[in-house]
Amino acid sequence: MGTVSKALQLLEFIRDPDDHPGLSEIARKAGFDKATTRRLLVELAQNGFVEQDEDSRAYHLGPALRLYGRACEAQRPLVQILQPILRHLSDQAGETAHASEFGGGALHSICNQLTEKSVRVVVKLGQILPLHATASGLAYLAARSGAEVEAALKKPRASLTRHTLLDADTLRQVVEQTRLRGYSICAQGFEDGVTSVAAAYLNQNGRPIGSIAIALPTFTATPEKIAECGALVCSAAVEAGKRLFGKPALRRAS
Amino acid sequence: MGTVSKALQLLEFIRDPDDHPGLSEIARKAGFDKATTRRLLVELAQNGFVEQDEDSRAYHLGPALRLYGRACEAQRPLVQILQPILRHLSDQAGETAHASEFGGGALHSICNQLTEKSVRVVVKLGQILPLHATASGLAYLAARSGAEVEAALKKPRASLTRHTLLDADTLRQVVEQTRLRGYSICAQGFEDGVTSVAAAYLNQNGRPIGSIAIALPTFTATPEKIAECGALVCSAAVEAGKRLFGKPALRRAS
DNA sequence: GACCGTCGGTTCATTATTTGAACCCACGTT
DNA sequence: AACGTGGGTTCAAATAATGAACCGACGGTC
Repeated sequence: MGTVSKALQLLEFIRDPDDHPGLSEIARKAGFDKATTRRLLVELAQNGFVEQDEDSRAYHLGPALRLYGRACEAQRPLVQILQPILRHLSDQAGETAHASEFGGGALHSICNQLTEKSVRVVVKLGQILPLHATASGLAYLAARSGAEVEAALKKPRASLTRHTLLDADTLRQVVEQTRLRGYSICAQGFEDGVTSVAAAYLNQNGRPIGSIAIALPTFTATPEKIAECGALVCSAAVEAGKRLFGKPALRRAS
Repeated sequence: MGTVSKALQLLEFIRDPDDHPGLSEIARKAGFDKATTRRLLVELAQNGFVEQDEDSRAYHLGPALRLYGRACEAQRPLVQILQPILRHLSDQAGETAHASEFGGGALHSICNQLTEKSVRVVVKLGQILPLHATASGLAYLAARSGAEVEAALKKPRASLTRHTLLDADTLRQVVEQTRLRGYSICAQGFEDGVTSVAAAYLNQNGRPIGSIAIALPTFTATPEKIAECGALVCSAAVEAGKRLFGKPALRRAS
C-alpha cells in the first residue's frame, strides 16, 4: 500500500463526529506504527485535511475537506439534483424519501426529504447505511456485478435488529430477487418499525452511484403500498441517472 | 515535501469546475514528473478522492471529498451556524451578507445571504476571495500576526479592478487601519461598483477562521452607512465566534 | 504516407523517503 | 516508587518513490 493511501485511510478513523481520538488510538485502529501515524497526520494537517486540538491533542477533520467537498459538489452537483427528485418522490408517495452515495466501501446518506406523516427521522445525513441491512444497500448491491456482491458478502456484517438478514446465501437470494423485481425491499432490517424500498441510480456506464429510497412505517407497508412505492423509486432512480449523467451536464448559472 | 503533500496538492489543480485537465496538464501545473503524477492520481482515485472520466481520461474531484466534507460539517457545523447569523445580519443591514473560511492558503466563500435590494450576486459559493482585494481578506489578514501578514504580502497579487490595492506598504497601512477600526473596508477592490465591510471571526484561541462581510452598492456606501455596517459585521463576527467555539473570542495578542 | 508533436500510460535502475523499535518526558494510578 | 498510558522524537535499515526513456495512439501538416 502506498503512503498516500495510508494517509487517506487515517481520515476514516477521525470521521466519527462523537469521537475525537488521539494519536495512539488512531495508530492502533489503523494498525500503523505510532511514529508513522504521526508523520502522516502531521502532513495531513499541513494541508488542512485534519486539525489537532491544541489543548486535548485530539484530531478531527480539517477545513480543506469542507472546501473540497463544496468544490466537488460544484463540479458535478449531486445533492442539488437529487433534492428536487426526492421532493417529488416524497410528494407522490406521501412518505419520507432519502438518497445515498457509495464511497469508501460504504453507502452514505447524502440527502433526504421528510414528511409530517413519518413518525421519526429515519436517516441522519452522513450516516453509513450497511449494504446488507438496508433497502438502499441491497438495491446498490443488486446493481453491481456478481463478483462484487461476493466481495461485499465476505466482509463482516452487524446485526442491527431481530430482522437483520446475516446469512450469505439468504442475502444472495434477496439480491437476486431485487434484480428481478427492479427494486429492493427491507423490512425492519435496519430499524424496528421501518420498512424501506429502494432502487439504485446509475452513471452513464451503468454503474451504480448510490440509491434512492422510500421509508415507511412497517404497519402501513401492505404489499400494494410496497409495490406502489417500488415503482416510484424505480422511476425516480432512472430520472436521477438521466439528470446526473444522461445529458451533457448543464452549466450552473451561479 | 512528503509524498502525501504532493498528492494532496494535486487536488488543487483539479478543483476548477470548468476545467477538467488531463494527466500531462496536471503534471505540468504541479511541476511533478508525469509518471509520479500518474501514480499519485491513481492512488487518490483508489481512495475516491479523484475520478477519471473513462472516455476523455480527464480527472475531476471524487465522491470521497463530498462525503468527508459532509462529515467535517457534521463534526463542527460551520455553514449551519453561520447561515442564521448571516440572515440576521442581512436583515439588519438590508444588504447582502456572506461568510468565508480560510483554507489552503486562500479565503473561500462558504455561504451567503442575498437581499432583493442588491443588484447583483457578489460572491459565488466556493469562490476564492483574494486576501489583498476583498474586505473579507483584509479583515482576515488584520486578525493574523504581523509575521503572517508579511508572509502573505510576499505572494504575488492580481489586479482585479482599477481600484485594487497592490502596493505592499499601502496594504500594510490598510491592515493597520483595519486593526484599529475593528472592521475592514474595501471599495471596489474586487468588483466595480461594490463596496464591502468585513470582520474576522475567531476560534477559541483567538485565531481567525474566516470572515463575515456585508456587500453594498458603492453609490449607497456613505461613511455613515459604512460605519453602521461595520458595527454590524463586528458584532456578527463576535457572535459567530461565540456560537462556533463557545468561549469568549477575544483578540489574541501578537 | 511520412513527419511531427502531444497525449495517456508504462518500465526499471537509481535514489530518497518511509519505517519502526527504542527512546523521551509528563501525567495519573496503584 | 513503580507502573501504565499518553504524545512525541530519533536514526539506521528497509522500502517506496522517482524520472528519463520508452510505447502506442491520435490529429495535424506538408
